[in-house]
Amino acid sequence: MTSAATPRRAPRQHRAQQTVEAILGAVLRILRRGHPDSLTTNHIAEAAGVSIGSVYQYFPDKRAIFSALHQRHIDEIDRVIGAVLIQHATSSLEALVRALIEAMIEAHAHDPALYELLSAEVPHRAGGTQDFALRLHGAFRLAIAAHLHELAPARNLDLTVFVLTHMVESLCHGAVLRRPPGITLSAATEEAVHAVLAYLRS
Amino acid sequence: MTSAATPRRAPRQHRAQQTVEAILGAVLRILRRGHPDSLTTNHIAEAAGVSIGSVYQYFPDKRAIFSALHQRHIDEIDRVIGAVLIQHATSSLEALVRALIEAMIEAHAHDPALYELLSAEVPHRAGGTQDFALRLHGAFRLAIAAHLHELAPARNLDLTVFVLTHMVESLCHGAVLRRPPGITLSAATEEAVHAVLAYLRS
Amino acid sequence: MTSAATPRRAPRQHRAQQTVEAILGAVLRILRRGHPDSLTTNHIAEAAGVSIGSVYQYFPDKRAIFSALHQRHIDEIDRVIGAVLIQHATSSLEALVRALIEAMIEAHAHDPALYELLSAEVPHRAGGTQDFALRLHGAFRLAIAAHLHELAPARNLDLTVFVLTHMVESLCHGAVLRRPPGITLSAATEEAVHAVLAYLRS
Amino acid sequence: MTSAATPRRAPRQHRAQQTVEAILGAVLRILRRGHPDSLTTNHIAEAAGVSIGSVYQYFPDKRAIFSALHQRHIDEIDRVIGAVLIQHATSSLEALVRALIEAMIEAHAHDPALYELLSAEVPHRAGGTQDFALRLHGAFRLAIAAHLHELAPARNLDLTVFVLTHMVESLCHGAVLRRPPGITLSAATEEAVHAVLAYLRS
DNA sequence: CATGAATGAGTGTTCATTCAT
DNA sequence: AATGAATGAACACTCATTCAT
Repeated sequence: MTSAATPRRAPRQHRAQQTVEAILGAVLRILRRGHPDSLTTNHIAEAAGVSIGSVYQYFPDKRAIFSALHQRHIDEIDRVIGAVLIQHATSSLEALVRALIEAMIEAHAHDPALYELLSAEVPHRAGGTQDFALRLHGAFRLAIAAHLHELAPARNLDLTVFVLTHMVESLCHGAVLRRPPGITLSAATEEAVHAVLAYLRS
Repeated sequence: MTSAATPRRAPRQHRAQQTVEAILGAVLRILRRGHPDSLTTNHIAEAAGVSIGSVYQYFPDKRAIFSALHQRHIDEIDRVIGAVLIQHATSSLEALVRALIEAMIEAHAHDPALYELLSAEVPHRAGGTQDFALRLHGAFRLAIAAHLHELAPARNLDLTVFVLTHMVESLCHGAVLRRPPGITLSAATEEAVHAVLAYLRS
Repeated sequence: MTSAATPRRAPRQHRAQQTVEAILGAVLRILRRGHPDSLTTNHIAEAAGVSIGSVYQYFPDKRAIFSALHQRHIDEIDRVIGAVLIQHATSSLEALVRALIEAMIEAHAHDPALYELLSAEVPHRAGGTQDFALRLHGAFRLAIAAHLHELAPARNLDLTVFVLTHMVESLCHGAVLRRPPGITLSAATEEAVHAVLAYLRS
Repeated sequence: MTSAATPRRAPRQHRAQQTVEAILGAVLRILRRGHPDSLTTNHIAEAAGVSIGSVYQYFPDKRAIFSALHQRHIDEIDRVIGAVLIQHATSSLEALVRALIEAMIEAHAHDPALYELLSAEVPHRAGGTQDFALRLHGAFRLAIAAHLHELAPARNLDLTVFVLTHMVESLCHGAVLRRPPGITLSAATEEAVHAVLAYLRS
């Protein structure tokens, strides 16, 4: 079922790993150039300097390529959030929230349009990759658990994480991709921190 | 200019208007059935009980069909928000925010998946339809202007509207489309209202 | 069989005649503008300021429109040649040949590209219109019959007319349409006269 | 520049060359059968025993197929004329002219209707293939240069070649394609030679 | 393992033609 | 007679995928 998301053959040798990298790199390059219409398997292979046959050696079908990229993105976010949680284990709630949001924004600043295009190309039907917001759920739950005493009592934790997740994701994406002229990135960041804290403390 | 989004030929007669309706209705029906792969022009025509030629009599190409639906969606949101603003001209900030969020959620509950699929099908390149979030900007600016005295002073209005817009859009979409099991729609709604008010009053 | 070439309904009334004129005129206008790809029946109707239904009132199908134009062209050539023959009934062979060639060239100079495009659009399959060269046959036969005494004796008349026809047609078309830079129209005309006379007198 | 006329991808391997041959051969076969309406890309592929995808592997679009055939035709004529010129370097003018015309006629006798249909299908807009008559220009200029002393003095060479080109092309085509009943091919050939010589010697 | 020629189902779109109004 | 909305067979072309080499 989830075979569509896993490589047909584990790239054990170094050359094989290089090929997979070349393919994923080619997709990123094409997306960055803003030519999403040339995201055909044959063009990806060409841009990767690899034959179309080799692409199918490592990916069972086209979607698997995007799934792999999607998974990488999620893994990176996971890693980033994990690092922040560890680093701010004893910080104040405010410092933690600020660090989280800044980390998220930085993670998306690399390839601004990548995630948007990926989520269009990797529909929710894709079994292998979970929805991004859901993925954040666990991490955020952990994050606020350590600061429960700073939150209003009698909160529904699931509900809080639900709202939190959506706020962070939306505000970080918005800050990077849809920031109106006249608003600096740091101002947007600060306001996002402000909004999240206001909610948590309310 | 926006030719891709405007009908090739204005439907003047009643029969023509019926045909356009049938086509747009067919797209909605197919999306609701969850068969986005059968969104081919020929299948749309068939589902509309109309010949493929008639589709191209009113839409210059496939994307124009989705653009028209997108525009309708935006227009409806505009209308809904406008109605709320008028109806709550003298209400409290809380009543206004609650009404806005409830209206937005209800507007999206009709065709839950429609808007998500539309935004995938109608890329940002489409000149005719503006970004949804941007569209909300003006309405929200108006909405909070009437309650400035309830807000913390010395606020940057643009920044506030930026955050507000993303919060409302994200939370409403999330409440309708990504609500985890165990959270009711009304609970999510209430929490969204809560979060927005907490931010505005902070 | 030849129904394709004859109007479905004889245009008896004045308005009908006007409609037919408008249609044929529209085709010429489109061809002159060099947009042969927009020679669709619907576009022709639009350019003629007439509904597509009216086009089919007077022409059984698309080809019939071009056939009518072709026929007009042939009729004009016939008329022109006839006039020359009468006018030069007693002239010298040289004067006759020069007049013929000049008349042919002038007849084609009106709409240089028209005839070429017509012969592409009205394939030889079209039953209603005879091949152009064949049509000249009779006229030319008549023309040289009056000057047989100036020709070398024992000529095969059919053979002579065959060569003559092709020479005149080809040289006149070439003079108008394919004349290389550096050759004036009058020089080409004169040389064509020269070549034809050389052949006839040989 | 001439991309429309050049294969999308150079056929390097033997199998590829075979495919190209099969496609061009299929077009000839369909034309010979007199079914120009079945000259659809899909039918060509089928007649070539090749998939439609393979057609587009070697030709960027439909016109390119005809352009390739046109170019082949032109190349063959070039080759034939070149051979005649070499073979008759020291012959008399009459022998040269006769050889040229016979060669041209024989070259067109292979596929009588081919060239006519090609020139209809390959419009003059096609950048890759030059006008046929123009192509003959150089060859003919060379041909008569060697016999200038047999020609009347003070001739304009360009003018002569212009007339010559049109005479030869028109008479050869006419002899093959439009010869009236009652005139044999050899008679038409002889008369063409006669006419050309009469012109050149005049 | 890698290659890339070959596949062919399926797509968006056109346009000559019809016919209810 | 005139209209123009509707028709739908047919077309050129794409691209994910396979497999012989």
